[in-house]
Amino acid sequence: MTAEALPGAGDERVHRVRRYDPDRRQRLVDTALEVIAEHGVIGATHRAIARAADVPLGSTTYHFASIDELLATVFTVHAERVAQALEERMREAPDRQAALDALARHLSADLLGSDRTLVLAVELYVAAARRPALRVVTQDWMERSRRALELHFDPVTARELDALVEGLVLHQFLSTDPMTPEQVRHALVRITR
Amino acid sequence: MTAEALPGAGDERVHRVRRYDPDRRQRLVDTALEVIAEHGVIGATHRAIARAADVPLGSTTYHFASIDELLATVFTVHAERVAQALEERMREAPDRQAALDALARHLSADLLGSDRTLVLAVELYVAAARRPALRVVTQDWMERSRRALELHFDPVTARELDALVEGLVLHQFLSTDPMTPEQVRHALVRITR
DNA sequence: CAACGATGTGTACGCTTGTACGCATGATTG
DNA sequence: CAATCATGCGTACAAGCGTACACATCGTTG
Repeated sequence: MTAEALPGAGDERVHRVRRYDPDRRQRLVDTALEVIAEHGVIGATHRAIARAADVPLGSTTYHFASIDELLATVFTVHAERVAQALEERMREAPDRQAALDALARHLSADLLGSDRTLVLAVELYVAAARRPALRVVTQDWMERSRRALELHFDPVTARELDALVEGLVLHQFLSTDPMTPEQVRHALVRITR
Repeated sequence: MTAEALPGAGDERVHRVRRYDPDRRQRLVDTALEVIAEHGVIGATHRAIARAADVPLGSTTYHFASIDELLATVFTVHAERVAQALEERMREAPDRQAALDALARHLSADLLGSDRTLVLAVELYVAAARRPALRVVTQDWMERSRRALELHFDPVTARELDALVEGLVLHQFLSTDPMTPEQVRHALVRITR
């Protein structure tokens, strides 16, 4: 067959118009986080992300050499955001009591509030199990969280508190019958006293 | 070409000898758990499991109609085993104090002791996020755990304890610097008092 | 002891995936 | 203003996947 297209033929454009899109990379990161939240790391394929961000396949593979690099990048961004939120809350708290309140708020608002954040955290946990690059991300995140808590609590308490927070997140994630903010606060108070 | 094999030709056997293997299904379940522990749910393909169990591909697809059915089956078995271990420990504990010790042992031995169990738990968590069949498994598991703890603790404490255990498991899973059994016990005591 | 059905086995098919690659384009830079 | 190269874009390819299916075998059952 004569595959060559006739110049004047009325067939649809084969090449889309080239777009000027200076921060496409950043947009891809955010889109990837959306895709992971909705379909899991397993659903985060180059094609799915490209489709969601409305860019051609070649664009995702251009900006991220491999899927592993993509995951490392986007999870780093996510962890960074959550860690920063906690650090701010801890820095702003004048005393131990206020810190506890702020932590409870951090849990309810930043973590448990949106299913999105919740899912992303757990997806990161399991993805990190087998990808060294992601282990680094989770460890840095844990390190920063603990450090932030140590602004108001001794190291042992901070560590236990951090573990409890992790558990509450996971519990909320799995439970049909989520704990109320008061119940969450009650648990936090208990382990700090 | 004449694809028909000559009867007397010396070519190697196309069909392996048929094996009598009455509890192959059970063996497949255990093998699947091994594969998941090592390569994750993502690596738990029909082919990988068949290879690991040394059975042909057709055998896994015969015993498990789909991958989803397989996951539901094997995770149910796993959760059953861990839940039973906890229930036994709680039943055998004469009082609250002993129950705490038993819980600490459960954590150190059954959960944190083997990376295998640890990984399987987290894999289940994230897999359950998107598969209704697995949600049921995790919820039953949580339900049983809480029920077992309530043999010795009031419902509120049981719930908080359960969350803390979950968090300690996850923390251990991610941490390069795991908590000692004493530290674990310290955290447990703290939240129950 | 005969037939039947559960189980064992090999293979084919269509699909999606990651990745590589060639070419187009236009903002930047000298 | 010309050259360059980062970025945009489409496509091809091999590999691995789930699933379906036809046929072989033999313990079980009537």
